[in-house]
Amino acid sequence: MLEGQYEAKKVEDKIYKLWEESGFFNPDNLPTRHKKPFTIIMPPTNANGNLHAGHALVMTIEDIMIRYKRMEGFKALWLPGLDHAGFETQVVYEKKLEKEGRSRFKMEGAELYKEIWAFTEENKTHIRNQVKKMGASCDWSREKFTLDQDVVKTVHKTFDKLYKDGLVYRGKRIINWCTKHQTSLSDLETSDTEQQDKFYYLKYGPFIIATTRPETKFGDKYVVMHPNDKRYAEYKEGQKIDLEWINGPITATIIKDEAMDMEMGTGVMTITPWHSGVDFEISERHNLEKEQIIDFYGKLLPIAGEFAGMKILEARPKIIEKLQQKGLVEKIEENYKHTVKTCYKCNAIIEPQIMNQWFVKMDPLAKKAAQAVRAKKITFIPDNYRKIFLHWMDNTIDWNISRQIVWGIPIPAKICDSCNAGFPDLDNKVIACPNCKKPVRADKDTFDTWFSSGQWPLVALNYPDKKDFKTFYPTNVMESGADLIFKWIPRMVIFGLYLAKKVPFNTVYLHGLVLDAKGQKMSKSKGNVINPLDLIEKYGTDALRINLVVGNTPGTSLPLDENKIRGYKNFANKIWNASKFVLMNLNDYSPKTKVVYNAKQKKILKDLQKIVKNTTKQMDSFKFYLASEEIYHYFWHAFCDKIIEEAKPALIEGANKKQRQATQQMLLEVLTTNLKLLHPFMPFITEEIYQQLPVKGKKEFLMIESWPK
RNA sequence: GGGUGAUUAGCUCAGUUGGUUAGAGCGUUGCAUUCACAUUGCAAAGGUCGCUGGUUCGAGUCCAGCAUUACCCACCA
Repeated sequence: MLEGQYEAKKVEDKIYKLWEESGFFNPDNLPTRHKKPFTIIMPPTNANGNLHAGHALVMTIEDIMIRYKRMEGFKALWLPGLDHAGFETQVVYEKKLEKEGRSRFKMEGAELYKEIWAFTEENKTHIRNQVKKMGASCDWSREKFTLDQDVVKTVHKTFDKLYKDGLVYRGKRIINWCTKHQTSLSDLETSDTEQQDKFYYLKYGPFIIATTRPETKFGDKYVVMHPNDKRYAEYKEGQKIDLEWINGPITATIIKDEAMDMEMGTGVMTITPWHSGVDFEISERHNLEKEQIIDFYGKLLPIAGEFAGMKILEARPKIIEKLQQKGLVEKIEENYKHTVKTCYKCNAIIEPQIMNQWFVKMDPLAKKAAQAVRAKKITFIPDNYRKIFLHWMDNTIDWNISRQIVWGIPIPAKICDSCNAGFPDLDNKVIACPNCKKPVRADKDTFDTWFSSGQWPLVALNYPDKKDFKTFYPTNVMESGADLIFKWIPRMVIFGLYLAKKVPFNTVYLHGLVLDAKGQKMSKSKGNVINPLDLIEKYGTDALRINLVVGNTPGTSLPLDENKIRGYKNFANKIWNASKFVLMNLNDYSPKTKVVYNAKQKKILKDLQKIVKNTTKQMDSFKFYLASEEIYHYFWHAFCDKIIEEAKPALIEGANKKQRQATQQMLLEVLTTNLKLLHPFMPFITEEIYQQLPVKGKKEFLMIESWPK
């Protein structure tokens, strides 16, 4: 019997354990009616911390889809996983080391790797428990980690295949270098920060050039202007000009390039190809010499003469002082506003550097991804993300996949320092460079984490092994945060098409951010982070889950309001009490009794059919926000407020027996159907109640009941 | 500079192909209560649907422009 108020804590862990023991999370164990596969691969959770509110939303939405499809009779697989999350995790661990007064730069790579491995193992245990707390009905027997041996093996093979197909190359290109973390970063791993600096106008021979970074100017021997700039028409491409510069006389060469903006500054600039993206491109176009001025720790190299060895910011005023003494400073503009690229993790200013790195040639791969999307092989929810995807795929730049960190999948390659060649060597056999015959060394770098997570749907299903892959690939839905529309989603499409020749999923469902009650982004620095486990503790998982769904349209961010969650806790209690009432009146009920419904009862059941039909339609079109709201409303304001209230007279002592039986049957029918409809959203309470109902043809679990028709 | 959204009740948001008096949750106010539930019930207040114009018999919904706002991308000598 149900008693008192609903107490989530007494129910949730117990029910989850029962489900887990049933084995039904594993589609192979589902009853025979479950034939057609339905698959969601869980986005791999970063194994470097705890679940946050965003994860709670992921778990809720995906579990709703899976439970719904499972009840509909699909062979439902929801495959959980964890990501080593390369740089992200290493940064988290480095912060931990810093707190302990240690540094990764004083550690052996292997030692650091071992420590981070232990760290992620510990996190994995916590994360699993937290995912279970959310009620996630995922198949733990298939859990994957992006550093599992078979994953590493597949990722290595992909690298090799890309190389052989000419889609991976080792290039000496300009990259984003973080001087703190000592690694290169992709463009997506940098952010823009606005800051105010002094803007120096310097006399460069007959020209005035403006710069915020005089410390890069030591090697500047090319002066660039627009070919159509009339002010400088007298100067010809390739013309040499002798002039006095920071550390003595130099010879500058005139370059004309259309990348110049005539409106900006004086319309003339000198270039530093080693430390600026734009300058690098100009120098590539004109085949100019490039020289490194700043080392990887942000210190000036010997080319800086007396300033060599100084840190940039220390050297800057001293350089200006010297230039002033030489009369080469025209003017200094204070408080010049501009933006600089910074490391998205430590906010250190990115120092562009030219380095030998591995790159993926994106254009041919992206074209195929765009083609598949244009051919409607993938549906985006909400639809406008399709445009964003295509825009991204139509404007790609080559992807730097090497990182100078230990935490990640090692790049299985050999490097020749003599001729700068690099080539895959999966079996670790090559000892001499095939180009110049000189000895080679093993590449110490690791892959960008997106290189492996980009292959996630494949490796999660043990590709190229056929068993699961054949049954569950392509998967049905990829559900993910909207911010991953260009970081992750395209890479999965690209690798899916490249390796398996099929898109990895047919639908992409994107959810927005979970914000605090005031609509602010949650962040540790603001101190407004809400821990989902605290909410579960206070209100129960079911209340949290339905709160995350009702009224939350895909792609839109959602403020997390505790008042609202409290409302859904009340709803859980309402479900509990209504069920308690129905059960209280079923003591003389038998499912075998034949009953005849009166007109009113027939109408109630007919109305219920409408609700079922509508809800199903909304579930099928991924409108969980509407489906949940409709059931909520029906349960509370139709079932409780009207149907139960109006049924009371027929249940009291001394009422007509036939009428009582028909009323019992009707109430039970409506209640059971409601529990089924509610189950994907509020799995715990509905399962607990279902277990106690005298339902005709009852299944072992509500979880595997049939979705009402 | 480019892109994508948003703008509807005090707050957070729905409103499906244009069709009577525009909805929900939370909040607010009043009343009720030995009844499954006070974690309740009943009732109420509250919106010229950002602005301007257009299409239409009819516009919150479609089109154009504007304003405000959020996020994303690029550039910044």
